Amino acid sequence: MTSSEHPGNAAAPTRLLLIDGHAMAFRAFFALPADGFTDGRGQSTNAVYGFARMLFNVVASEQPTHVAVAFDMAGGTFRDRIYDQYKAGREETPQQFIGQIALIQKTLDALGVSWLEVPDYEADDIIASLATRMRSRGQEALIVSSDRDALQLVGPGVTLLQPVKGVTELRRMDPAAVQEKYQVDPEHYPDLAALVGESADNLSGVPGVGPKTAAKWLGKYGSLEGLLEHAEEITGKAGQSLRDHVEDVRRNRVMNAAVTDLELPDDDIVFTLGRGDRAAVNEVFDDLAFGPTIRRDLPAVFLPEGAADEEPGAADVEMPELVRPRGAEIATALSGPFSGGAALAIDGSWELGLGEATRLALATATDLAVLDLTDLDGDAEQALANWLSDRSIPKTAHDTKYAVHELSPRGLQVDGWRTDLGLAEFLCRPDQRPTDLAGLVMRHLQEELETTASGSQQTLDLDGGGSAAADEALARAAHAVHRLEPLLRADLEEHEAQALHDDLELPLAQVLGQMEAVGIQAEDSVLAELDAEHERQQTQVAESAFSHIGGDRINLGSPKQLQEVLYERLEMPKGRRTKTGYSTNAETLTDLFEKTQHPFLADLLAHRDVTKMRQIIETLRRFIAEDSRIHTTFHQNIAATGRLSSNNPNLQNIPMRTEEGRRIRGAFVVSEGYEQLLTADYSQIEMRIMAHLSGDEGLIEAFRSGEDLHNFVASRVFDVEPDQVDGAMRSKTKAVSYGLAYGLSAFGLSRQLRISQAEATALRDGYFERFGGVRDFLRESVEQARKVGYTQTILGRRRYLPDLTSDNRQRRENAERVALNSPIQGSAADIIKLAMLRVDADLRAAGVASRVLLQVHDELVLEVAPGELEQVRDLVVTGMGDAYEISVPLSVGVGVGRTWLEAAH
DNA sequence: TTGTGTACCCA
DNA sequence: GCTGGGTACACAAG
Repeated sequence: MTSSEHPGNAAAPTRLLLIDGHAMAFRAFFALPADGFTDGRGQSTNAVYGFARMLFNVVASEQPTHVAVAFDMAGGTFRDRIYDQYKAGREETPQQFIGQIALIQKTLDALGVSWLEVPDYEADDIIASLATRMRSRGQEALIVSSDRDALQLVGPGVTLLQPVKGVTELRRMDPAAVQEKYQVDPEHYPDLAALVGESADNLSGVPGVGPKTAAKWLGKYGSLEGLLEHAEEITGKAGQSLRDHVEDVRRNRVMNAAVTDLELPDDDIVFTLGRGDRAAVNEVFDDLAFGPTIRRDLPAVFLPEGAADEEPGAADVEMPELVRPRGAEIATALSGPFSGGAALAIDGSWELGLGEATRLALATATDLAVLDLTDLDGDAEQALANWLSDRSIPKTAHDTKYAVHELSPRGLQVDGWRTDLGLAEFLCRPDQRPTDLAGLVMRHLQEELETTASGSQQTLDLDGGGSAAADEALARAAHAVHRLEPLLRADLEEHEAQALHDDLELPLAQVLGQMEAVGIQAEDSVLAELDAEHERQQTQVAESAFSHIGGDRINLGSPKQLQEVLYERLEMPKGRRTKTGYSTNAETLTDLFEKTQHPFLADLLAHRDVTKMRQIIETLRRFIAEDSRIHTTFHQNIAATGRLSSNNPNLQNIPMRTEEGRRIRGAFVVSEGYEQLLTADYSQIEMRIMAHLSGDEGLIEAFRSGEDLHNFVASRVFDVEPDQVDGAMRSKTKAVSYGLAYGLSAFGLSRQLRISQAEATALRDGYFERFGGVRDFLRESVEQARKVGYTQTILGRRRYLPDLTSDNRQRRENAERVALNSPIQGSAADIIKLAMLRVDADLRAAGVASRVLLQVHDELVLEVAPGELEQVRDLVVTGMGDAYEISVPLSVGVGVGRTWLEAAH
């Protein structure tokens, strides 16, 4: 079979895109500001614009051959006659929305897209009828609708694209996805909806019954009918509630059943794409005052064949024929077409767990194959293992760490990675949110969208059903990766980031993958014990708090209720303002306590602390896996400075500052077969980088002298002997030192130190007087960044800051602070990344069993095997200390212990 | 349900 | 209102 589908080609399989016009227009209206989009004559056009964007995106990425848009008609439907309260209670149509439906229809006319409305019926019924027709013919339908009633239509060949955010981000709902999300098959979704109710339609369900209960019942009795027949058997409150509301449920089920037999025009003639008229489109867009971007993004398929050629860059790229080799064919394919390298895409998703991917797609310029990982015979498996581990065969993926996670548990090791598209994109545009494959395609293959990956979320969230459609989507993803690779390589070159990609980030991704897979052992019993302690405290302190405000049991976690108590009932002086009222944060509460001595405040603060601790403990416990370990995920493409981030759970923010919080670290323990946890951290790495980059002699001397940094700096700033420096002097200069790297302001400093702004200014000026090199460096580096448009780290990692030349003072000053901080924070990130590569390589070379578990920005946590402590300690200290040479020594501290707490130093 | 704001944990 | 992150909760939207 072939997967190169040419829209407009009569021989191509038919794929009908069905759009709920009203629902999507309404969503677009709320997604975009009505005041920001007008035609210049007072008519808002935001819904039209958003709708057009959505349409273009979907057509580009889903490649339908036919399109139809369904609208609701004014004047009500048959449903209103069944239930007079149907859709009652909806707010009036916003003034600025009025008229935009007509404009959308005008736009559709120019695009040659058919739109339909049927008196007495809803758009949903039109869509249901057309989708049913397609399904009965064995053809495909794609539905774009925010109405959940459309879920019942999902089935073989019928997929629902639900808007997740705005109108451009769509979630792909196929039968498996519906089942997973709602725990019922699509066919029975209306049963579930009838039980739960639908507030948007003013259909109330069974009180006390949510989707979970409803799904449980339906699972047990098969269907709503089955359930109602056995309604008497259901025990408990929910059962009684069901019996009390049977009539509502029956009514809901009648109302939410889609009509599937409307008489509608035949698609082949009426819904074909390619009947648009560019001149007409331009005229309509002129009228709407749309800019050039959206015109450029108009997919060529809307226009008659040939018309596209007049547009620049409208290349027509054919996808190679898709094959699904099995058994011996796999060995042949891998030693043949793919022996020179390939792009790779893999199914699966984060929720599924690692190693549960079932298919692997490979693409070259001329070949495309999907392999079933669950159906490999011995020879095929060996051939695949050899191919993947052959480092002379270059491989590309959108997310190599993820691919490794899926393949490695199946015993498939990968070597020979050449490009990681996600990392490459990040190095070129670090301030962009991480781009999924579809996003990359949109950015890089604008005019060649025939080859997009469809519906991929961040981790290629393709359905794992093994259907032909899933294979095709996966194949398209691999093909897109292949097409994108040279574009991203060119991008890397343009941003001078090849070395960062090839020698730093890409190798690091493999190290991080291992760290994630290993995880760190966490002792649930320790956490449970801590939690129980905190629970007692929490209750006690809450009771005490309530007693001080007259016994009113307010929600202590609600800022709104706290404001009412503190500022209205108790009439305490109002402090800092927030967007929504007056602040109740710890700083404000502490101030208030000093002023009023009100015991409620002390209890409240204590309650906050203990509640926070319980939250952290509870989150960690939730993430302990079957192997008693916590496997965080490290991200390389989130923090714009180049730092890593960690989530699910975040192990980079485990409490440290207070004794009580630190106890949580006692739950992270060394695992069996290992002897100790070892922590190694850089001391004051950011200030050392500051010394290096600024070349300030005083600061360099401070580090070379080996004296305590803040003591040394304070003695200079306050002009006293080092042994005369008191605690206040030290903490003040320490705050300035740290503030420097953050883009110090007198205001920020004054708040941090709780001193006047005048005093803060004097302090900063005094500091700069003694460390003029630092002042000059900071000033010059901002100017340099303004000139070239970006900042740079010691390894040449760039961060583009267009706001440095903004007319908006707020934006500009913010960009200036970022410009001060990024080279410093980013260089520190570069250095520890180098250290991680080196430590990992050295551990391997030494043939030891010890391993790196975590990175916390300036710290590494390792697990040390018996008898390896001395060797590993030396190796780590050297690896970190010599990771990169700067003009002052990089000092590394080490601690060892059975737990993370004991390993602190 | 979903996004937003607030608060607070880390380096 | 001094940098970079992540998570949880309350609350208000749709």
